[in-house]
Amino acid sequence: MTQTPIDTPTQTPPGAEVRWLDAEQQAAWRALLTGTSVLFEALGRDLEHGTGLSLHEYEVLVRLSEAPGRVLRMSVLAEELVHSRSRLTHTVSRMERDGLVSRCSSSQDGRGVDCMLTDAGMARLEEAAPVHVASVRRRLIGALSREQLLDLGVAFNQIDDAVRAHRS
Amino acid sequence: MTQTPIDTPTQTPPGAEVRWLDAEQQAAWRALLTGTSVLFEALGRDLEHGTGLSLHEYEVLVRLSEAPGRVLRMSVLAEELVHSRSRLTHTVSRMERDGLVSRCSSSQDGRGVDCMLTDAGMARLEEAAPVHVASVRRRLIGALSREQLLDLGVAFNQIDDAVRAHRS
DNA sequence: AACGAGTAGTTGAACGTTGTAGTAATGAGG
DNA sequence: CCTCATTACTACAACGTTCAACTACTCGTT
Repeated sequence: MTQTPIDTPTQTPPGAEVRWLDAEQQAAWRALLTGTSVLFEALGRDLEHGTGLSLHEYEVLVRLSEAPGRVLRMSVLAEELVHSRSRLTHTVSRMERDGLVSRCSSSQDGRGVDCMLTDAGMARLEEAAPVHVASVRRRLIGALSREQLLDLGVAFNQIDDAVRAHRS
Repeated sequence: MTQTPIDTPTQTPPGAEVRWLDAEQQAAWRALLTGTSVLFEALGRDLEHGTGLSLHEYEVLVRLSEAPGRVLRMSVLAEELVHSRSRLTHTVSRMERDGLVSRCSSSQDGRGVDCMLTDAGMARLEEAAPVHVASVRRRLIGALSREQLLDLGVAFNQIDDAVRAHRS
């Protein structure tokens, strides 16, 4: 059923022949690709249906709730969430319109903007958290042994480090 | 720095107290969340810059190239890629406009539509594959031991199964 | 053979994201 | 103290995705 799609690799820059993935590597990579899609789709749907928040909005609330004074610079927030600045601006604008966060220009650095969690935002987070935690337990944690979960954490930290190192 | 954001969980439906995640589970889940964002962002950018294809478009090409006759029903393709039907329709419409695939209504079932990889699409895939494989090697495979990678594949297959089982 | 229920795919509008510019504030060098 | 480079964020437009109809076909009943 699965025939090799490509057996004559085209040339890459100078003389660098590409080593293809073997069957096991292929399968693992494919499982990661599909598994993450299925997982995040399910988590997003659970949260959306249960609380009206998207995963991204929820993450914004979480990060702010953990910050001292419940305040973070927009750029720091963008960095933590791995979002573009532009994307974060839009997301935060919507959340500000809904009263979950508020913005004011930073006192330290006139260029910066501070984003603060409002009481309403905190209340919304407290309401959403049990729904989300239950969802994560059911979809992710329940599917793995404790060791598998922790190994998975280690692996993704390594991946994260590798990717960031490769473009500094 | 990281204070507990929520210590008084609100009530969930009937008497079901939520068990919170312990610190290790939290850390693992957070690593997964951030790691996948960083990884897919990097893979997407590598591919986009190197070939002008998005990861999604690339996956469409791959699945078609592996199918017998390089043809798949739209619904099968949507299922494999974990995309909504509507999303796939839009994506395929753009790809058809660019000459990478073609569509014709299925001879078996008048409701169905077959999507076929064109020669141009196959050529485009052969051109993109080495770029993508190199990227996956660099970002993902190079960051892990072989065993870690295979374990990761196993874990995501379990997650996939669990999620799908929970909504059949 | 005609109905209704169900399935397959498309459409269009609303929404969210990305990329490209643009504005504003800081800070180093002349 | 003025410029130029840098950093921080926002605005706008192009693009992609989602959601809710809508069309078209199939299949099991009656």
